[in-house]
Amino acid sequence: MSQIWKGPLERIDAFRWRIPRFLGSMRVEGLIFADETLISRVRADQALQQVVHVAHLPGLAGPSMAMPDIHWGYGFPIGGVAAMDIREGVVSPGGVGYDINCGVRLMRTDLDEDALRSRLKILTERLYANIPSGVGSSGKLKLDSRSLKKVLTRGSKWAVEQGFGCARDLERTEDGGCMEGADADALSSRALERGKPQLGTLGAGNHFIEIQVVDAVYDFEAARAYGLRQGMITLMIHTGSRGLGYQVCDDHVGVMMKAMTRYQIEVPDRQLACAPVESAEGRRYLAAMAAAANYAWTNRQIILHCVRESFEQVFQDSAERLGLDMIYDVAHNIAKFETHETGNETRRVLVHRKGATRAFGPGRPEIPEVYRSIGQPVLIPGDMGTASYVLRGTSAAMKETFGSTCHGAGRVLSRHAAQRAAQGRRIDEELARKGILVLSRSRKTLAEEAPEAYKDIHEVVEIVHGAGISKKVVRMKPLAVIKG
DNA sequence: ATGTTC
Repeated sequence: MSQIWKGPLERIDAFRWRIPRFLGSMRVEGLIFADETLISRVRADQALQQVVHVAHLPGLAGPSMAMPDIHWGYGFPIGGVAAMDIREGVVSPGGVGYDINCGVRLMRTDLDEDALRSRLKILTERLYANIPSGVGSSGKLKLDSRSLKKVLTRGSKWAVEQGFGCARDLERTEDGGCMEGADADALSSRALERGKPQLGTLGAGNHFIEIQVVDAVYDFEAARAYGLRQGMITLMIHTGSRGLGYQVCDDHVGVMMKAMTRYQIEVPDRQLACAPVESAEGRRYLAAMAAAANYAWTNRQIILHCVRESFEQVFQDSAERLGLDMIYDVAHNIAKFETHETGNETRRVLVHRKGATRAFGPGRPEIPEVYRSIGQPVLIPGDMGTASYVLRGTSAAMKETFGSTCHGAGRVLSRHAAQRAAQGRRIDEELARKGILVLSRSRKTLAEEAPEAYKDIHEVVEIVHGAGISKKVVRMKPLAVIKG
């Protein structure tokens, strides 16, 4: 199955590699962010072939890019960035992924490790009890069609109107937790039905809630601006749009596979199914994608509300007094219309980020005002046994990657290979010996998510930091993890 | 990632 990349791959510098247009059918070149150590891992994956596939799409406004956490995905690689010209380019559901607006939310607290230690176990158990997780999990909310449509068009604003959070949470969410252009009518009845019972649920796979402590500060000015300091307890939520987003992707991949013939688009892999950005099919997918994105932001907002309730129950104090405040929330599976400078012209492009995080540099109006002079907070979760990072967006990223960086550690073992490697082992006990408490609904999920299934997050972050497409601010180490 | 193969 696994194919080692045998095509051309040229080293540009310590952190950059180029796949030139060695095939006449490639419209642009490939640009991969990696160092000597990481590129050998990347070569052993089909992901570089996928970078070349993406380079065949019409209307690319820049190279087919891959971040250091790149690995094989559906059609497009995970860790891939593709910016499309709006008039000549295409939109592809595979360039966003099945979990539309999978993303990460980071919270701060006023607690330090000492204040938490004696209650860590009971707090983790409380979070586990209060927040449904696992495959097919359903939540306490069972939305009717009317409420669901409001969620899809208003996103996190709906959650705040319902009392699940405050205006400050919205300010600190990418796009304010509400993407424009969402249309609930662009969703199939099946997608809508799958969405009704799942709001406020974590899901499975790599989704998690993690209690962490800041164990390193690299940029004191940025850390202060973000409200982070050494020794602070933080909490991270990683989840997406659940069955609704999956269904939206599946439905529209089907539609576009048929439409491609009509638009005379030829692609080297059927999984790159796409349609012109301004076509009926393209617009309809983007309207459905925005709705699913809004569902995902609402999902993370509701989970945050449940987190606050859990802290209140355990500490017998208000979430406000415990300092449970949003740092930021990022989407890392999404396509967005953005304005970028390419060469010496200003262009409107549709940036596909699939397992890639927006990393806008200082001054961009999309960044919350409190962070604008520093750059956007970039949230990078690692595997559950190692660490996570906060970085900041840079102007270098604006010039080179359409304001994008990596999204996590990235797999080195397939889910199946990870399960094989974990045969007969207790991953939770192995993590407990490292001082990390893990609660999970499923032994299988734990095996798939074992630390060895992922690249070293430190290495991945050093590459994006070294390349300058985002800069390290703080590092957090895990204390307790809830998995699906 | 996913009512993990309508």
